[in-house]
Amino acid sequence: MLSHSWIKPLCNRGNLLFALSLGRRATMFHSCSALHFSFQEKPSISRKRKVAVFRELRHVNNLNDAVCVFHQMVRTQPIPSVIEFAKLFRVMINMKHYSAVVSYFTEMRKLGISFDDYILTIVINCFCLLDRAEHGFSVLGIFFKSGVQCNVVTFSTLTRGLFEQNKIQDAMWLFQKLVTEKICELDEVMYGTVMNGLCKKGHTQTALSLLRIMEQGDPKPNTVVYSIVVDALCKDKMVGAAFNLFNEMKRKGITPNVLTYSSLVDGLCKLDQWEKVRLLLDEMMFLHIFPNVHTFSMLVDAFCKKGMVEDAVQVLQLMIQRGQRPDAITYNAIMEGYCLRAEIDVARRVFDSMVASDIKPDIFSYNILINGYCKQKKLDEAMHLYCEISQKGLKSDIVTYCTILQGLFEVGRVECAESFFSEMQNAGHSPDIYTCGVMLHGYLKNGHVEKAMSLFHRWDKQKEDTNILIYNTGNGGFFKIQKLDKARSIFDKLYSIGLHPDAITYNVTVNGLCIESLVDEAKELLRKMEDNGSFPENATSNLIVHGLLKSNTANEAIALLKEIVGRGFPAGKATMSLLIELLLLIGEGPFLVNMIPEFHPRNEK
DNA sequence: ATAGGGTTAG
Repeated sequence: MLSHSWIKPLCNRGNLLFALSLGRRATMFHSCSALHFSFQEKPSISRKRKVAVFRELRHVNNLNDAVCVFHQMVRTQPIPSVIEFAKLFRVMINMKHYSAVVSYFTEMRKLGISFDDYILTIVINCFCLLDRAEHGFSVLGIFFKSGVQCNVVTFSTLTRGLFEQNKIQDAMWLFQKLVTEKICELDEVMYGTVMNGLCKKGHTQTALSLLRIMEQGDPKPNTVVYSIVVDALCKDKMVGAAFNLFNEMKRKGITPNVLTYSSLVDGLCKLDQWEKVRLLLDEMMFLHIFPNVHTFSMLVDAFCKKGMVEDAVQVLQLMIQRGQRPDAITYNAIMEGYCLRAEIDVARRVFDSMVASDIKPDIFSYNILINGYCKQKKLDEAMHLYCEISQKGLKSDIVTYCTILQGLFEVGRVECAESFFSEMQNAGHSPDIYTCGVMLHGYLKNGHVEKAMSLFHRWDKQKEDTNILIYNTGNGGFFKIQKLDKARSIFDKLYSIGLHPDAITYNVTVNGLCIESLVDEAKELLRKMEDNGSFPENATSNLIVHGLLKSNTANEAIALLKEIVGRGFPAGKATMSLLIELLLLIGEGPFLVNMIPEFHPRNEK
């Protein structure tokens, strides 16, 4: 029996419990009666008919066509098999008409058309794709009531939906139920779904524990399962651990594939370990596992982000030589690379060359270019591109709006930004954490402190979607209007809402306090920081030193600097030159000599 | 069931 003590037990899971209690009854039912499989009776259809329906499906291009086919099917006698309905639903899912699938399934049931586990799973998948995994449980109810046996795919679908809606505990609870109550045989896909969900929601270690559990039991982890964890470790920047697991799977004879290698390549690139990247690429090619468009795009992106666009272009040429066709994502990376170097015109030419080589720019392409123009304060160009989006049949997304909003605030066009903010909401995008951050900062930067603060309070009331950045910005605002108590209370509140102050929090607060000449309180904060295990950055120390200098306590400033440097904290150039200046000023030459080893480059940040 | 891209703070 597997041990799952790491899964937190749940309480108050109303509909889950309901469905699962039905589940127990249904399982018993199955074991004693096969009669309930009468639903499975397949109407006999001539080969000719089958072909006719299938052919029409190939020409279904919109919802209307699909609806016509559905009505045609239900009017046909004998009624086509459930497999034909499932095919139609698949087509509808590909067109993203998820709710239509749900309504037509309801229609089918009303008409008394039989259904099977396969089509019920399709319906569950539609609920999940609609972000309504909880409705998936009512479909489970249909299974149990009708006596159709669920299968493991049903449950992996449901589990995936729960993870995607961030209902991690529910997903784990369901998984645990499946394991302990043996509702169905779990396969690698089910384990893979759970592990992927855990990894994507930041629980890599839990996924790793599950991998270890799998190794003890059955089924054994396969390439996919290992690759999921390898990828997550890479994303967590634990590339060493990822390589250990990678070597372990190789030792056990589980062959890594191009995905496993690509994850590792990406992890190494992001940590600048280029020599290891080269070795790994050699290794995979030696094993005839060839880099594909994903692998190459990762390399292109990594070079671009480091400002090495020329190298990225070489990779691009290499991939074309090797017969891997770059796609929009590859070109977008190159465009971003040029934008980061403020070469927006070159980026624009890449965009045009993309169109010329028949690769359709997507919304990312537009967002990257728009951001490039905004950063150059070329708002007219940015707006022009924004208008082009809908002309090209694409849809602006929240990132598009957020980017332009920031651009407008940056050039001081506050009213434009406000009306654009409304435009965004009219287009059906509710502000997210990014837009909130941009609006807050934009208002503050342009002196609309009251507006910023009211926005902050409104956001602060809903606590689901928040982060430290919002509080840092809000904090800066409170200092700006000298609401020190508010600022202090924010600082104390952070932990209670599960946020941790970061370097910027301390800087904003220290800076605010020093401006108010509350240098002692700032120093106190520095101690608090240490207690919390965070080290002050150069900027933080500099702020306090400046604060002390402002309050004419040069000696105290020096004492503090001595302490900072003496304890091995990295003191940056600015701090050090300040210190040297001061020491010379008050004739502390000998101390300066002692300081020299500390002024070693290793202490630079 | 697994891999690549864009937006926020000092």
